[in-house]
Amino acid sequence: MRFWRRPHGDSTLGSVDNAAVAAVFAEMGDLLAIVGGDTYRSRAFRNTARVIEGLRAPLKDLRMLGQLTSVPGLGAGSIERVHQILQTGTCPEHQRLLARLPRGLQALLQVRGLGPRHARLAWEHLGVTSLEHLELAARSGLLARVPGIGPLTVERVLRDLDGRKQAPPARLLLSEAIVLGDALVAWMLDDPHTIKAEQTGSARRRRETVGDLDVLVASTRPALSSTRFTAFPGVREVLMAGDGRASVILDNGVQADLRLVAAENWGAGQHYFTGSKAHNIAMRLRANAHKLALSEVGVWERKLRGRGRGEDNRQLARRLSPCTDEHDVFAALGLPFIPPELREGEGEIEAAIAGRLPSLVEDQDLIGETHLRARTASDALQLAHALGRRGRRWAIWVRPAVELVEHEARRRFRQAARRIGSTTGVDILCGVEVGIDLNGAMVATNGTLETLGSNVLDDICAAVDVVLGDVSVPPDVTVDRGLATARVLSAISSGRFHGLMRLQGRRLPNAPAGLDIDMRMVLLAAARQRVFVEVSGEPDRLDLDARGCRVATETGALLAISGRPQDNQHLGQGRFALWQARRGWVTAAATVNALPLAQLRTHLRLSLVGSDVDDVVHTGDHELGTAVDDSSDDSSDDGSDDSSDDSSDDSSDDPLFLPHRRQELRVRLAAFLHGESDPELLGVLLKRGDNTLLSAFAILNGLAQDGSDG
DNA sequence: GCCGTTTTCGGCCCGACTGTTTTCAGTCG
Ligand SMILES: Nc1nc2c(ncn2[C@H]2C[C@H](O)[C@@H](COP(=O)(O)OP(=O)(O)OP(=O)(O)O)O2)c(=O)[nH]1
Ligand SMILES: [Mg+2]
Ligand SMILES: [Mg+2]
Repeated sequence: MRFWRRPHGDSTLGSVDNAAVAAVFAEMGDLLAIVGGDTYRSRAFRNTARVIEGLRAPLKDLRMLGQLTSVPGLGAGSIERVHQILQTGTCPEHQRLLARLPRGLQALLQVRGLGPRHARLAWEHLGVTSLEHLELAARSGLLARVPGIGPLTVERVLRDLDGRKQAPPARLLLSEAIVLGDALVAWMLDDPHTIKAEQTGSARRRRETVGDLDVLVASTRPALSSTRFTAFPGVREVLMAGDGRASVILDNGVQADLRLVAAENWGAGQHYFTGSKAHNIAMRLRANAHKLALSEVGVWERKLRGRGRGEDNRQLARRLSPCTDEHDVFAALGLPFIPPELREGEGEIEAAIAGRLPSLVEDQDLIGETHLRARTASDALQLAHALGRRGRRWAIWVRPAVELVEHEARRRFRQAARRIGSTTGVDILCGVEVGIDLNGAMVATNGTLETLGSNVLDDICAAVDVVLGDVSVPPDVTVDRGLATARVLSAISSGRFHGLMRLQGRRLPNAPAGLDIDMRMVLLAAARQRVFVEVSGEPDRLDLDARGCRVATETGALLAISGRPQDNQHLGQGRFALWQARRGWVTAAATVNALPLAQLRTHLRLSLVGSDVDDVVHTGDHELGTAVDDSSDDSSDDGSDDSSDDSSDDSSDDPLFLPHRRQELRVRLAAFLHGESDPELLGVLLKRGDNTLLSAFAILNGLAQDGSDG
């Protein structure tokens, strides 16, 4: 389609993203575990990998802004290595380990039941360096003769290797995991010894994808419950089964774990099995700091500082609380209840200690549904009835622009909305979904290759209450971070959109990252322009994701928690959007859905404020074009002529633009774009026009072509 | 390697199951 043509050439500058840096730390952690020695050092590296994966900004940005030192879990050593890895993709420690051990050894750890010790033994005795080698060694009988590895271990290894040939390990959608978990829970409840049963693990934390099914059962007869579990009709293989826990593989290749607790330890069991692992460890550390010990059987007094292997807390001390209710776990540690969605080990315990836990948005806060996707008026009517029963008082019915080309179609749309509102008591606002081209301008999304004229678009926008911009681009169009950010900033400041959807354009479970974009910058701009951003409940999208939601809460951007039901069958998916928002620390006040209709209407007017639209769009396009062209041009320039383009700007003679202050300017622009106040810089930017964010962005992109990363 | 309203040194989560171990190490959730 014409409007997907890129305004500039491809820039394929390879860059080291957070995931790549985290992967190096994870590899170092794994290799250190195989080498043996200090296990804490290995664990520290793995923890650093986890911390980096959870960051909400690129390491590059954090480095430039000097914020790496304030990341908990990153010490001086890791920061040094982050610098090195960002520049070269590796670091001396990494190289030392690779010189000592073959790289393929890390892959052996993927095999279930085979850990660092066995990997090392297989390598030392048999020279095994890959999964293929491992399989040969196992089948030939050599592996079973390695001291410390026996025939049963080998059999298990082969079963796992066979299993991953049939179905490579994959994560489930949350929606799928809940369906499967419900079946398992029902199976366990249909047993006389089951007192309680519940799905826990990442599904209870509402992670967007789920690795396995974790079921907690309180039982009067644990051994019998364990047998019941392994007799579930979908079980292909029993990995282990005791009277405390059991693990199986189901026919679809998914693992299911059972944990059994006494009824009086239900709350402690819930807390343990809900995780996350990082949250559990952090909670247990806090317990220890208070001379307590926390586990899935309650909270205990702790007499000794350290604890030898095999020593049991219960023999060492007195139990304070069995934690029958999950609240007891937190109460025993002097903490308020932390909702499962927040338990990722990403600052929730610190927030709880400080009394700064957010009061998360709840279903009952949502008095409006921000995206109804009915294709017919009768579907919309049914939906409105159902939404009314769920306590919604208004809804936005969104239709694609192509369906509203004719004046008559728009009239019928509005008429149907009014009629549905008066019959159901749920007020219906009319919305249109439009596309956004690579310059950030509005276009019609149209599957039939016709582009709508701008006058038609204007007519459509004028006829509806809400204009929703679809940020996503076709899969075959590549958009780099700079362009992705620029076009969305431009769209936001155009004043033509009330809201944006599919900001990341991601698909679960295989493309969870979606488009690379400067989320903080975009959401800050959205907050200022009062453009809302949708969190979609479509189970394979959940776009904006939880991480983005948390950035939204930090920047003050308003979110629309959108179920996007097409008909009553899809009504339930709204909860997925709500859950992701909750995972992003979102409060009711940060959602469109909590606004009474009158306030919503006021808000909608505000997003178009300053809507001398032409003016804004023109400025935006101009700045953007410069920025984009600069950043994509051959960046091997020696820099001798790079500033000539900017010399016509009024502000370029400001002292800030002197060559020796380049790095300072870069840092200050980046900080400004991420929400820090800088009155002097603001003054300079204002000389260039009203849209200071776009100006700052354009200048920063111009500086970026110097090639250095700072 | 990271960290600090009891520590700047000396800790670092804790328990269940399995196999090869003759008393417990390895692996996992
Ligand atoms: N204390 C402690 N708890 C753990 C550890 N590993 C796992 N758990 C707890 C917390 C986890 O959420 C829970 C279930 O383990 P899983 O391996 O299934 O992880 P989880 O469900 O969180 O993620 P997943 O989607 O399955 O990858 O068990 C651990 O090393 N220590
Ligand atoms: Mg799990
Ligand atoms: Mg599990």
